Amino acid sequence: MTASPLAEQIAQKLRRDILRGKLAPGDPIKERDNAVDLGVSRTPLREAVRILAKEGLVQLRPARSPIVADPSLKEVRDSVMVLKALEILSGELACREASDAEIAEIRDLSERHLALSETAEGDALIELFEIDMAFHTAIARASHNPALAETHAAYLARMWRQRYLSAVQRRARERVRTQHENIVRGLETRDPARVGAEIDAHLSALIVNLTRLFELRESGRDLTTNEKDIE
Amino acid sequence: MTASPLAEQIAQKLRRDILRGKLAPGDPIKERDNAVDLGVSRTPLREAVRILAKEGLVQLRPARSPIVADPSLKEVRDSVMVLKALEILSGELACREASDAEIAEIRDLSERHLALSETAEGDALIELFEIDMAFHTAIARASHNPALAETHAAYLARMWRQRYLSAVQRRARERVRTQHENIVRGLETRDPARVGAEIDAHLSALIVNLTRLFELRESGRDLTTNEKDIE
DNA sequence: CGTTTGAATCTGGTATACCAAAAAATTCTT
DNA sequence: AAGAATTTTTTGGTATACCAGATTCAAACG
Repeated sequence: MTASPLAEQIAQKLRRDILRGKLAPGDPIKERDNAVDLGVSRTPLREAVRILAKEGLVQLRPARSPIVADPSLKEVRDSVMVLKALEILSGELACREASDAEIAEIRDLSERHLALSETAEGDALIELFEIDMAFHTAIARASHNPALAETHAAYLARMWRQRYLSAVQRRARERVRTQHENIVRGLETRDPARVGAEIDAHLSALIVNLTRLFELRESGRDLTTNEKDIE
Repeated sequence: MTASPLAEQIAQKLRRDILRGKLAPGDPIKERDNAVDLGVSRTPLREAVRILAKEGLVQLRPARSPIVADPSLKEVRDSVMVLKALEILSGELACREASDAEIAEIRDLSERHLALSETAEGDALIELFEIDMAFHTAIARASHNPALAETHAAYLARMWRQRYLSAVQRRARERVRTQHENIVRGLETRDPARVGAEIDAHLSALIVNLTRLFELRESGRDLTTNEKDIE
């Protein structure tokens, strides 16, 4: 018995396809076609789709093919607001609960991010981004509140694509570096108020940046490669 | 096509069974047995179990029957902490975003809860409790942040049983009534700080109460095994 | 030529049968 | 009698077949 890795495996594959843009927002995910494509039956694929739906990456529609989610600006902002609340709580708890080793690990991630941030280009951007995500994930875990860490991870996953588009920008990278550093300092001094404030600033800036990105997309060309449904 | 009500329906039934204690924490949920019991096939039952697993009501174990979750005190407290953060954010946003009609609906729920709270006994307790849950859910929805409302609902569901055991107590019912009233007042005056503080107090009290319940259970006999109804 | 209606087709939902892995029980060995 | 190995049973995972609702496209009618 395999504890159903297949469904999780398929979900992982679809996830990556979505995040890297191979599956564009709005694209349908027909469980029949995809099933034969991947050489598996509908049953596990079906489960995979449900998993992604729970994560918010695909939308289930009654009596229609599920489609890759194409969140509106409002939806993204809504999500970031929740993420902000979760992450502030994480940071505050981490000040109390985290071990020195955990904080050191967070600092390490921050420094690796810093080192890569200045030079990264092309495929290395994905690595840069993954370190960024790992940084935030590490803080959530340092809260020693598994439920919180899990929910936080779910929100992070949900916004992978949007955050990726944002994080890749040169201009944003500069800001992110100093803000991460500030957060780490707050953790090292075990100052919940400061950590909370820094995280607040960090994610508020993210909202601003994402808003700008959306406006860019509206006006100029479509970054997502599929036009077919933008109003 | 029915948009898969069956799985949701089964999930709902199992949820209620768990809440009422008919299915005790630690009980296995064998997909074969339950399927024939309910007269449905394993497929939708399987989906139902996954739904409950996502909600945290049952635990999936590789190569073993899923079992009804039996969260430790720490896990419950962790969850309530997250719930508190989510609900405070909901309340604050609701002050800005909610329509007067929505706030009126929340008041209505509060008053129905109040009316039932004094007399309810036996099966009516479940109704009382459902109104309680509806009250909190309505606040989350009034934030006009669907992602927030959804995550909030998930956490509420996850702690159904614990909250039920707490809410049913006579002593707690008194406190809940006045705290709900305070929250409603804060919403009606559109005072985010007050709403946040009241919700904070409300859920902090819940933590205290749940802690007490756990200690009771530890010392005395075990409430969880199958006496299907509490006083 | 436009509208309407009905049938073909595509969708996901459900039931069932089969398979592999892991526990549990039994038996064989020492 | 105790332990180990094997067989039996129980579990969930997967594939497949069938069903019902929804969409859509085309033909027939106005």
